[in-house]
Order: sequence, then structure tokens, then C-alpha cells
Amino acid sequence: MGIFSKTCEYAMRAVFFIAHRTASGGRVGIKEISKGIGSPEAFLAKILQDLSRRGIVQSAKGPNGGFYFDKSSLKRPLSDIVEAVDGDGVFVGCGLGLEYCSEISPCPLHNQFKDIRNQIKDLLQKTSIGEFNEELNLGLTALRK
Amino acid sequence: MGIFSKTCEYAMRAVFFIAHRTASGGRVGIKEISKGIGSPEAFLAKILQDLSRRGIVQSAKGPNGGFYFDKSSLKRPLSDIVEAVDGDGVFVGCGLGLEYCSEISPCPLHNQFKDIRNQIKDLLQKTSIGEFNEELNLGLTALRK
DNA sequence: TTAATAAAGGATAAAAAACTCTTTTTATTT
DNA sequence: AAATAAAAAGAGTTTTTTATCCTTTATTAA
Ligand code: FES
Ligand code: FES
Repeated sequence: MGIFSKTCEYAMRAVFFIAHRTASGGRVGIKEISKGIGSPEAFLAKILQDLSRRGIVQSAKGPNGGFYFDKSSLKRPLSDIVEAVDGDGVFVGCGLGLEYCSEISPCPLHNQFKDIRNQIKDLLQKTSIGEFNEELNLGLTALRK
Repeated sequence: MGIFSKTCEYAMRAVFFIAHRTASGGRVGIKEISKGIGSPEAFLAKILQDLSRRGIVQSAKGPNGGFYFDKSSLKRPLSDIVEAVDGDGVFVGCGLGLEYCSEISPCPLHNQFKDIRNQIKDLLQKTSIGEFNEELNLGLTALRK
């Protein structure tokens, strides 16, 4: 496994995909998203259903329905998605799996691990959902294969 | 979950524990190790059995038997343990879960993620198994609770 | 040479994560 | 109003990870 669960990876890719495809106001359906990011359709539906319940992504039923982001949601940091899906383990957990990461009773890797963990947090907090629309437009970055 | 699997977290803690407890030539049994790091005994036995088969940790059966490290094994980098248990995903995998991480067709996070991944690799490669014996001796670092 | 000790090995179980299928609800278009 | 489109919801199934238990094998020591 990587740093994030598979569910979380799908969620992040889907969110970038939706942001890009709906930047000019439209909506995009589950079928197109799952094709676009290369994920199982039904599984992704569950994931987005959950993000929608949490108000992270917007959705509309019926014809011309689909998923989209309103203006303010586009500014959301990627960390919101990670936290919603994987919890805060990546941000606060001990690298060696101790129950708590602590300065008082640190694991051998604590000092160095803490820095890395903070960088991950920084990256996710500073990256917004709508940030890569331009690159995706230009085909400079990829979300599948 | 964190960056590593639970199996891998147990493996790393156990390895540090064994290194410390056997620095002066002895051996240490599974019961004591699992107590020392706070892991299920039978499960850890499986993990160490695997590391032993791979020649990463040394073991001896019978009375006064147990696990230990010979001089050269103590110099092994922690990355050897991680790679044996979790594979090379942490070192080479794409943060968004794309099949391959690539410069040619990078994911949106690639550039920043690559740096973080390299730091993790560096940390694990530069840290040796026997490195923390002193800190553990002094009670400056912990392996459980 | 027998008894005790400790890891190795094999088989199984429980829990979590990943994934599927079917029905229901809501909205749109005709 | 009827037909249709699309997400929401609910109820599974499958696979992987985590964990337990029991038997066998090797080693030591009395
Ligand atoms: S205690 Fe392990 S990372 Fe802080
Ligand atoms: S392509 Fe995603 S990290 Fe390199």
C-alpha cells in the first residue's frame, strides 16, 4: 500500500477530475468520472456518496445531474478529503505505530518522521481542489494509467 | 492507517528491540519481544519467522534460543525491513495511486510528492537497525505505549 | 536419553478494506 | 402524467490484512 488507502486515492483523483470537468459550471456523472480516473464505477459511487453527505462535493440527481463543485468548495484543501476518508492518522500518527506520537515518549524515528509528516500535511493543506485545472486542461498531468 | 502496514510497524519495532536487547551477544525470545513492543505474540512470531527466512534476523531454537543480530546484520538499513514486509511501494509508488509514477505522465501531486517520498527513502536507508541502542538504553526513546 | 525449551510450520478465524448488485428517491423532459 | 436519467441507499460478496491455535522440529541440559 501507499501512504493513502485505495479509497482515498480514488477520492483525490475523482475530486481533481470533477473540479476540472466542471470548472465552467457543468456537472459530471459517475460513469464518466470513473472512466476518467480508472476506478471501479460502483465503488467510486459509494465514495462520492460519502463525500457528498459530508458536503465536500456537490451533487444533483436526475437528468443533467451529476457531481460538481461550487465556487467556495473549489478552494477546499486536499487535506479535507484525506481527513474525511482516511482520518487524521497521516497527520498525527506515529511512524512506528505507537498508540500516540509524543515528544515526551518518542519512538526512535520520531524526530525525523515528524518533519516528513508535517511536509505531507503542508502539501495537502496548501493544495486546493481546483488548483490543477489548468494543468489538466493542457494535459500536463494525468489522473489515470 | 499510517504510512506502513501494521505488520511492518511491528517488524520495525521488533527489530529495534532485538538489536537493543542482544547488543551484548545474547538472544531474546518471542514472548519478551512481543511484550516489549506491545504486539500480539503469535502474529509477531509469524513476522519474525519471515524475516528469519530472508536472513534479515538471526534465530536459534531450543533453550537459550531466540532472535538476535550478528554484527553485520546490525548495520542493515531499516529500508531492508520495510521492503521485505511492505514491498517497494513506499519508495517508488505514486501518491495518487496511478499505476506507475512517471515524469512523463505525472499526477498533479507528482513534483511535491516525489520529494517527500525521497525523504522517506533517505530516512529508512540512513537509519540502521542498531543505531538506537544507546537511546533505548537511556530510556530516551520508546517502543511501546 | 529424556525432558524442557523455543522457533518453524500449517491451518483456521476474525476484522477490515475493496468492490458489486439491486432498489429507491429525486429531478427533468416529453 | 409518463418516461427517463442519475444519484442515494441498502444489502451483500470478495479479497486482504490481522490475528490465533496447534503440531512439528531442532537444540540444550540434566
Ligand atoms: S512517536 Fe513515533 S513518530 Fe512521534
Ligand atoms: S505520478 Fe504520482 S507521484 Fe509521481
